[in-house]
Amino acid sequence: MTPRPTINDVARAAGVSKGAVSFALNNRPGLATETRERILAVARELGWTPNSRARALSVSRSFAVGLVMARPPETLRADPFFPSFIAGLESVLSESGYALLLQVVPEHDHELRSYRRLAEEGRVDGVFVTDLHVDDTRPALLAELGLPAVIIGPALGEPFWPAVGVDDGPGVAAAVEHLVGLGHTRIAHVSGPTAMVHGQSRRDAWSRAMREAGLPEGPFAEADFSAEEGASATRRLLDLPEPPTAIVYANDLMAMAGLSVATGRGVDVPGRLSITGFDDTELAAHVQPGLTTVSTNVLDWGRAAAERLLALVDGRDPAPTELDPPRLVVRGSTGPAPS
Amino acid sequence: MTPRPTINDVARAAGVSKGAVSFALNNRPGLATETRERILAVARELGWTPNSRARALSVSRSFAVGLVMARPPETLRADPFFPSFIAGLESVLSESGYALLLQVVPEHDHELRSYRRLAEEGRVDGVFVTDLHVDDTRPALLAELGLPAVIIGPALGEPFWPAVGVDDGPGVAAAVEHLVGLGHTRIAHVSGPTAMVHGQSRRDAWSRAMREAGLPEGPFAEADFSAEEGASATRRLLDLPEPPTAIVYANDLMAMAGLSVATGRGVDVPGRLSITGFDDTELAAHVQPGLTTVSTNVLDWGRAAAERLLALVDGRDPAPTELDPPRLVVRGSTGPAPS
DNA sequence: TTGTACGCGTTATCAA
DNA sequence: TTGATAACGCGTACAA
Repeated sequence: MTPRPTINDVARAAGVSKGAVSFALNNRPGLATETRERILAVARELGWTPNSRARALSVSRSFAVGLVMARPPETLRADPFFPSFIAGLESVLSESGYALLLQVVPEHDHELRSYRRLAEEGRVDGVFVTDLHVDDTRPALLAELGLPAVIIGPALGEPFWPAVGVDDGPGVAAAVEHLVGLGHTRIAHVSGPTAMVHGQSRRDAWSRAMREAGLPEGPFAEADFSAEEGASATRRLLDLPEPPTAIVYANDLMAMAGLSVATGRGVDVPGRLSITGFDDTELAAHVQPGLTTVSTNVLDWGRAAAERLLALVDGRDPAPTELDPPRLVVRGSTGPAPS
Repeated sequence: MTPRPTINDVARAAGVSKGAVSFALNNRPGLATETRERILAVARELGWTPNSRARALSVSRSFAVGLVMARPPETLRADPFFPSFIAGLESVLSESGYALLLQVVPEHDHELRSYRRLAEEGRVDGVFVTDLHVDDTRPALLAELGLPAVIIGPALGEPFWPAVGVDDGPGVAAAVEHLVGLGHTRIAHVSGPTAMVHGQSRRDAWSRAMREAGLPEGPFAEADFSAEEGASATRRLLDLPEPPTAIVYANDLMAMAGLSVATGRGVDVPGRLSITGFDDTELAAHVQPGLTTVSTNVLDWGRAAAERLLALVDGRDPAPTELDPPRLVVRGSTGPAPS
């Protein structure tokens, strides 16, 4: 609990000025090598570390970036995305001496206020924007606030706004093609909220893939990524006069709930119904039968997003980011169409 | 993108001194009501907001608290705890103008460095400590650093170190009692790592509950909370010459993986094997059969932890926190012992 | 290399 | 009682 030494203490102990110490610590030219080394030695000896508060004030930067998650806690709970994504962000941020500031707010309205406050108080140098809605007002707000931002997810609309994300499309398409290859023709889709970009984009990819396979679109049910709605959507689909022989779900959670609904009704999977998910959550490999799903490298995604934002904040050109395309992982939940 | 007005701008516009403005904004006595109101009106008109960097430097506080999660990304991914917990923390922190600073590190060693750095750079005013190990060195380090800290989880050993957590014991005990009531006598346990406090405490609770029911302890398998190890532990238990008729798992993820292993082998649940989990994850209600599990109010837990830490940071007496005890949720995965 | 102003809000001191 | 003045926190940047 001894007070940490300041740059002034180092200067006094080394018999030089504050300015000289600052130069030495930041490796800037204009100091005799000998002086520089003496200063560094003294600093080390005293155990000096920079005070981020003072630094932040003097350079008008906070060395922190923000992530606001606007979801009700219930849907946040089961989401496999954020923990991995945050781990990816962190791996880059901590290397660069940046901190990640997290906010969780229950709804969109709060989210706008959160961003505004983060910006006005100067708490962060930039932010990540997730769960983009179609017609989302955040990009406009952030532009107005002049806060650097990176959108997480497939960019819709504004092409010049920096977005980092893997395109869901090929993943969903691969699932559909896999099912078509197994002889399925009535392939349904259970989507996330189509008011959200990644809900809509997966739905679009399903439509397109069906069209390209020369098939009619097949039954569709909108849900909200939750197990609850995944289950009820599945019930609706199975109750149809002519039920689908395969269902492509927009995430694993809904797919696993759907799998249980089918099993519970005595509908054999994959004998009478094939099922695919999206995310490749840990449990997907361990349900019975194993869930065929789409795997994305969320950790890399986080890394790329962090690099992009730091580049933006520093006014650097970002290194071009190459993200692995989504990959279909085939397991036991898909099989030949029933004849 | 106009530069935000400073307190000096407000002072100039109101025709008073910087100090007077500060007094007005912080509602401190020593100003004529009329002057105060004039200053506040001007501040509002200019759209002044405090600059958190300057504030932090001048009061030697960062108005941020830290949470370091030391887990490999894979196990973080499926954890239902953190998202809810963080939502709970945030609900309190944001009210008080505190920010949550998040770090994710791959292992314990990094974690110590993280805490040291957060403290030395003055980035945070306090921290939460999670995933406590038995013989954890972090409490000592944090005490040495003089950084206020709240331990998340049942307090082991040091009784005076502030810890906030629901006691797992009664939840696990309730599960065992429920099974005993159904006539089970060979009740196994699949634990988390017993090197971790919440792995050990759930295991202890199981032992104790068996003893109190007058039963021998039953087979035990240590795992790591992951689906993978939950599945393999289950296989080991089912392969025993005299397999258990019920298994109490330390979390839902392992329980659901175990459920699938049993189903896959044609072992009827709950006909021949009863299964219980811990966490009441969203999917637990939607697997087939529904998982009997223990529910804890993680959101409240987060709230309580945040209140405790803020009290500690401010030197206030914390409001006594009353957390809901864990609650057993009975679903279809438990039934009468086979005769 | 040194000295010093600067960033911006807080707080102690002191004069009216 | 009211309010001005100045010192403070600490690292950075620029003129001398």
